[in-house]
Amino acid sequence: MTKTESSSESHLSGVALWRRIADAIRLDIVGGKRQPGDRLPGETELAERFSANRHTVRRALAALQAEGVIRTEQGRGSFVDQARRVSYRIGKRTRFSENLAGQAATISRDMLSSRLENATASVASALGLRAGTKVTRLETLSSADNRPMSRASIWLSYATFPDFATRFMENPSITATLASYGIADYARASTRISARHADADETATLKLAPGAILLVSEAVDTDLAGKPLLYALSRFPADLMELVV
Amino acid sequence: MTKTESSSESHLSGVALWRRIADAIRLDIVGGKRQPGDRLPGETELAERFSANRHTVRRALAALQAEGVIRTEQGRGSFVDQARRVSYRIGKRTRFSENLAGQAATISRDMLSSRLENATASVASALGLRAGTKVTRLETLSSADNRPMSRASIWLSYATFPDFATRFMENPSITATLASYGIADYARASTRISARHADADETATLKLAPGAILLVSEAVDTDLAGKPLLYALSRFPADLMELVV
DNA sequence: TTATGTTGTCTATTTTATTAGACAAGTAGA
DNA sequence: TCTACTTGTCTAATAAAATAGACAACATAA
Repeated sequence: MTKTESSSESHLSGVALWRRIADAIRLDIVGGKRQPGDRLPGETELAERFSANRHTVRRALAALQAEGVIRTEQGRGSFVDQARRVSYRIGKRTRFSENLAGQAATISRDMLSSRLENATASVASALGLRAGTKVTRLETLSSADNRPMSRASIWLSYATFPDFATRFMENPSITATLASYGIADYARASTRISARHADADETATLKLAPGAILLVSEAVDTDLAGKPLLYALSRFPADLMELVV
Repeated sequence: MTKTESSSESHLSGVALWRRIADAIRLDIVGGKRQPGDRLPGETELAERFSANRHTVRRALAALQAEGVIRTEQGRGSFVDQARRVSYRIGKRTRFSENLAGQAATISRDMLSSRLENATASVASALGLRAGTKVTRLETLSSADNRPMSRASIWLSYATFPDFATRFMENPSITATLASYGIADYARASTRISARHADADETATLKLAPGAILLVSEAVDTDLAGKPLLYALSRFPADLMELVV
């Protein structure tokens, strides 16, 4: 409900009007301006506010309902279902499960797949290896209260951590698996944060609406001596999470 | 060039196919996969790769050319113009001008406007004030090499910093203006990072293509004793910048 | 010059997005 | 029950996105 844009400029945007309306309403909800249980303005009023037809507003509301952000009841109105964004803390010691403790009842991390591959230039430079070195690549999906919250790709040197994937599969925790190699502690060396639209695969695994925005974090964790242990590329739905430094 | 999406699902997305194609190509460029000067594949090949019509690809390329990301020459092809993203470092000591030094030749910060207003709940809690307290609000635009890179809204307690706006206008540097009040040094207490689409105003002042994605940083700077000095809400074009923690 | 591959431009058609209006069906309070 | 307001559903018309095909204009190398 933050912006009102005339439909005459829609052809410049490449983003459908109903989606811009849905984005604006969702922004107020995940930003905390509207609390769960609150009733949204009526469809006619929203149509006026966005200078759009009521049918266009209805399409936006239908999309938000499909996302689980609101719930619409005939004769009564639309009501906010989803709470505001949860925070993911980034610091020297960044641990996924510790991080969301207190903000969700159940937290889980699943391994989607793993494979052995040759390090690309970016992976090699992050891990301090030569390009082409054998590395283990893990694909994981993390959830809070059964809602997918993070899709990560993780690379580790195969020579340093042989068999990492099978150990991780038994107990899908990075901290625990590293401990099994004698790494008692590790620290976050650097984090690069960017944002972009989700692709088809990410839309599916994270159960997002097409066109959703992701926060992308590229991080390197090192041992206490500063030697790179792993390189992680994590994608967070921007509507569900914010990163706190 | 990362994803290939069938056009049959476009009606679910709310984002036009030509814009999804433009986003994919731009992502490869700002991500460093394509260097300035590189030639893109021909329109016919791109059309095949994205399962789209050549006219649709042409519209995507036209949009990228209007953004200044590529340049198209008849009979020759399309060539990458823009370099990869620049990095904005976030840490205990975060200073805009120091941060981009070395990545751009000229760096400037302009004040767009200032006004006195009553603190909203979120501003008040960030600055440790009571809601409704008088605060100065600055709207600034920062550029590197004459390219707008950051649009920020900054709030400070009016009682603590009377006249801040006029002092800032004379020398538009936060560090320098705080120094004029006897604040020799200050530190970043917290930063919250999220992402969303740009609204109409941001699209205009940051000279972005409609529908562009912004990285949003909400930060509180404090004096060395930990007392909040200012609250800043900065928006960075996600295609031009990445945040490094 | 010629052959080939590239981008530029035109017309036409189909599909989707958006608008417009009318009325049914549900809710809540007087 | 009655009234006023809400969401749900239908038909229809217009605007924009996307596809399809043909050919012109330009660049490059043989």
